[in-house]
Amino acid sequence: MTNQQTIRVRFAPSPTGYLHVGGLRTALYNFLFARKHGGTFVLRIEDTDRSRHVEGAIENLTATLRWAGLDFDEGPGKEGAFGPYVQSQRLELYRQYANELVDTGSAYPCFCSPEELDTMRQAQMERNERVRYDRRCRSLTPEEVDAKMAEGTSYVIRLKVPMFGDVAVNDIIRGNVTFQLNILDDQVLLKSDGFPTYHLANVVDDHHMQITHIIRGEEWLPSVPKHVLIYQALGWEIPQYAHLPLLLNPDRSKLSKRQGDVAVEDYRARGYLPEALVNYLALLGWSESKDREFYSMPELIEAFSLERVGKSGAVFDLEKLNWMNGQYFRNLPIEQRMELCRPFLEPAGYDIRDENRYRKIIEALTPRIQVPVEAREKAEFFFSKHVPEDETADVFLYSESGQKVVHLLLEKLKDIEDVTAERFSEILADAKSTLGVKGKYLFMPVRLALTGETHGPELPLIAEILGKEECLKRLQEELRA
RNA sequence: GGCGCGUUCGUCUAGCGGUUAGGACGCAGCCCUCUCAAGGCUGAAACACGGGUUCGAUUCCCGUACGCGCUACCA
Repeated sequence: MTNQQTIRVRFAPSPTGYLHVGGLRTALYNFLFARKHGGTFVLRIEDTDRSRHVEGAIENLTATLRWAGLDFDEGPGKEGAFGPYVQSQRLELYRQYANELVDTGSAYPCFCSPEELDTMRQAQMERNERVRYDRRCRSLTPEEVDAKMAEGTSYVIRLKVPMFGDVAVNDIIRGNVTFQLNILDDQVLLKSDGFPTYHLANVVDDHHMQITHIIRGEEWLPSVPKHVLIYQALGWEIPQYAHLPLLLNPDRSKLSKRQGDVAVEDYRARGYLPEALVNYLALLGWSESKDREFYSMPELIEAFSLERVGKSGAVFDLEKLNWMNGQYFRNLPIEQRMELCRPFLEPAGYDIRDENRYRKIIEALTPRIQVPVEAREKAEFFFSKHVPEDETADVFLYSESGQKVVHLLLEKLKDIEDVTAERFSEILADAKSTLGVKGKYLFMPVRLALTGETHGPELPLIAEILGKEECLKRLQEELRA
């Protein structure tokens, strides 16, 4: 780890159409590691599965990474010395190495059809044997191979995995891990459609892009021996590995859709702050030894180290993310809070054209908003009133004392030209002394009449925002008999 | 099934042989308060189990259990 060469890391997602929060964390750790050590952060698109091609996925991915503040140094749209950075544009390179591996005896063509393989697996299962490729094509003679080729039989290229021995790597996070080779299948390296599999493309690119540290999810740990074998067969240096603990669903299975939102854009769409998401994600699996919760990106870069990444999976806790987002939200200047909530209020048909009034609404709502999307329902009563129907209304609003309060307020409000929070407080104080009603018997009828709700921001604030006319109208509506 | 990885409060974690096992989210209570939040304070809540090693194990070693991941011409 203390070598002189420049550190180069990469985030290598497959373009599925959206960025997974687990992916974002992997990208983040790569990014932090690169920035911390003055290295280079590469984005590489692993689109070797033609059947999974998603239109616009790359643009979406880069846009989301940019939103999160993870700018890559090299990648699609930002060509460096090692491009292209999209694997489907590097097919020739993989083919070349697949052939080299065949030529040097480290790999071999396999002509088994999917149907054939399926039959083989069925038979193995019936005999209760381990399901694996039986290597029937491994012992084909050159003549047999030539004959098949001449026939035009489609084929794949498989890695010739040694029958015995083992492979050991020293993972930065997990320490020494050893794998027995005899249980390994002869991996397909090049598919019959000429595309490489993940294993080949990944190794070839990591080498060609001079990646020094492979920081990726733990789900890749079992493929390490396959990759090491390819590095060795090609005579290449093996990079450092760091396998990150998985992000988990509340039931501790690997974080997935169906158990909540996993697409970063889902969070973005709800108004989550990238700083909060990044801060939260950074702490899922990594921590400085201190009791510290809040980190800006520069602070993360300063504090981050792979050695302090944990080993066990971390449950993605939405509650804590929400709390953290609320913390960030409240610390924002009012203008930013207004901008963040705007996209949720305008579509709801709320009239927030009066900037001054809108500002007051957001100020009043801020303490009870964790995520901007919540602003819509929290602000609703400012724009339309629910009829208070529950028993609370009967007790406080439609009771004799409640009606008296409403009456008095109506009278008092008529006399003033403008409702300010201050004026309204005075009026309430007046009502308290003239009627001898206090506490919730004073406030609740007003709150219910004004908002239709039993809870919300401070009443004087609400009254000021509603304005005189609206206050009068809403109070009037609640007058009975 | 095989292989691999993992295991401190419900959750995220600190701890790197001797601690009242600390912090955060959440939860409960109290304060504030018309209410709901926010904020402040307080509290309940954890070392998976069994063997070693050691004067002494949450910490080191070995098992067991449990969990998760991988086991495709997907990544």
